Amino acid sequence: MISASARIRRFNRAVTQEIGALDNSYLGRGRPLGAARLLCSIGPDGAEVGALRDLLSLDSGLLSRLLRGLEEEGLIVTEPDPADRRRRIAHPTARGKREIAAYDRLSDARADALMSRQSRGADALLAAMDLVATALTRHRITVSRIDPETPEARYCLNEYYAELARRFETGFDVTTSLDPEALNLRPPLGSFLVALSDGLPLGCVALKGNGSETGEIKRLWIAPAARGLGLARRLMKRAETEARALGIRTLRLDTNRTLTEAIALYHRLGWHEIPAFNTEPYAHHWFEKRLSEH
Amino acid sequence: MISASARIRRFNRAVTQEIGALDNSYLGRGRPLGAARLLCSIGPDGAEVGALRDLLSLDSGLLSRLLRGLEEEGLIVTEPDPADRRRRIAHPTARGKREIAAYDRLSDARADALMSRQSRGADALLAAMDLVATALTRHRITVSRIDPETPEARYCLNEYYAELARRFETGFDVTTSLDPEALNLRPPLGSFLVALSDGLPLGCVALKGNGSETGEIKRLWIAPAARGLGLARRLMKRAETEARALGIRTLRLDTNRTLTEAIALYHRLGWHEIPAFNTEPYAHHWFEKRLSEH
DNA sequence: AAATTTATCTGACTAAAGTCAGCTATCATG
DNA sequence: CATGATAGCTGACTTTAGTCAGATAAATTT
Repeated sequence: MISASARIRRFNRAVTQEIGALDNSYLGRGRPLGAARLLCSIGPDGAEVGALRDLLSLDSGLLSRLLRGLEEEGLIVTEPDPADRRRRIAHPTARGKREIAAYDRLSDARADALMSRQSRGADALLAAMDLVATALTRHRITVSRIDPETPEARYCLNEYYAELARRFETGFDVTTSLDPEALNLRPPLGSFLVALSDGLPLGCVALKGNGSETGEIKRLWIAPAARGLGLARRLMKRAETEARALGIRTLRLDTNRTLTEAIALYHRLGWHEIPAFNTEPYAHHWFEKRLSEH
Repeated sequence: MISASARIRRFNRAVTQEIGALDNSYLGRGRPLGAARLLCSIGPDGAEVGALRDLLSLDSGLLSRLLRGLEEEGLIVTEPDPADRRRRIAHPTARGKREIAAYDRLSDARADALMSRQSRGADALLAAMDLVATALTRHRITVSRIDPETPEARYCLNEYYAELARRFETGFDVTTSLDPEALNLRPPLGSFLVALSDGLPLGCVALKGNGSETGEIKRLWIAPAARGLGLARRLMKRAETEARALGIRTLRLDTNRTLTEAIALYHRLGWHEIPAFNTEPYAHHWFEKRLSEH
């Protein structure tokens, strides 16, 4: 009776109701659900018609008609893709953008209502939602290079620092640590990689370079919701690829003794321990890996 | 960009797809979704038409037509409620039961597929799903008296023992503890209360009586997914009501020093500490509360 | 016993969603 | 430049879902 599938069904029932209520709140603007969803999927920046068809898995005829409907309402305009004039791109008009913003507000209001019902434990609920969403969409986690000063990168770093502060016996204060400059984490010197799942950052790793043949791995972090998915391995492998492309032949890193899963990972990925190569106050172990040619 | 509402929306997107896929899997049996859902809601034991209307929030006309459809397929029969012949009750036929079982298997298969995709962390995913489902349906948590030997009660007790084993400095072995007999936890001597949310037990408390005017509170447990909802208070208040109804005037309990939130709760609910009244090996604190007349 | 309420059903509708064959414009390829 | 593939559109459908005003029969109230 309290089997895994019974629990999953209970989850489905609970969430179906919530989603249904959300859908109904989308209905308050005199537009059927399909059209509202389409408009929101087009978004403020516009979208390709083909991408929309895949995203919403709509029949091409149905999508066409919905687009015509939105166009007649004056909410969007469509134009051929200049690169391939068979394709078309849908853009919201000013009115369309206002309408999208109105739907966003409805959705935010529901989210706020949901969170305010949580006397406490709002953080726990959000964390649980992240974990479920990540588990359901794990096949769509992408790893990409971003600038270390974007909001996504800052979010990762803040979460990383917060976790170090919780785990290190001595706490963690980033100002006393050897914090790399953004310059060394961008091409052509280095790189900053982030794992994203539908917009939410789930992990990061920084490759710090200085133009020489030796680089450094820093800031490897995986969101609690995404642990156990092999994401750390994926980020480290990708960092090695980036390093090779930048002409780096040897990678180093330092780490704290409390980060046992990271240390185990470094061993598994072929790193070996070396004497201290810096004076990082929070470091207890130093590792090195020579990169093979390809 | 990584606001609470953005995270909730991401959750909604991820889950909408999963629910959509589940719905589509319901479509593989040549029956529209509405009819399939209705059949599954009727369930193997049958259901009242009015209850179905409320549950699925269907228009009375639409429900009627769907029921006729299932009847023509030979999957259900409807008959008037003997107690009030205006009402009708729908029962599945043998074929209907087989069809319901087939839908259950589809749903279980999806659940299995989901869990097997989790390399590890299946438990964490289930726990997160429980937490989300509980948060979304918290207004529908019921507290009721059940027999201490039902599967629901056993589930609660096993979870309770497992948690004690994790938390007590000395571990916990139920065979060395003063385990009450089921006899003392059932009317007319005592009572066993469980908090249920859509079938999942979220908490319990036992009232152990021996026929005298002094009873004992035992086995207060709240599922991790349900903490912070005020459920412990609700269970304790209900246990007091049960005690009064059984003629108990004074309640006692013992507890371990590591269960700090429970100890704080006992103080808030008007219990006061007394000298040891038993030889429970895991107890550090003993409490008493005199029950007022009503 | 008559009037009212309640639970369900029926018929006649509308709206929304989805399907499919065939059309047109554009691009890619030999 | 002819051929075939691709992306999207249009028209003509069907299915599913949902609405609503009575009708009917049983229960309840007056």
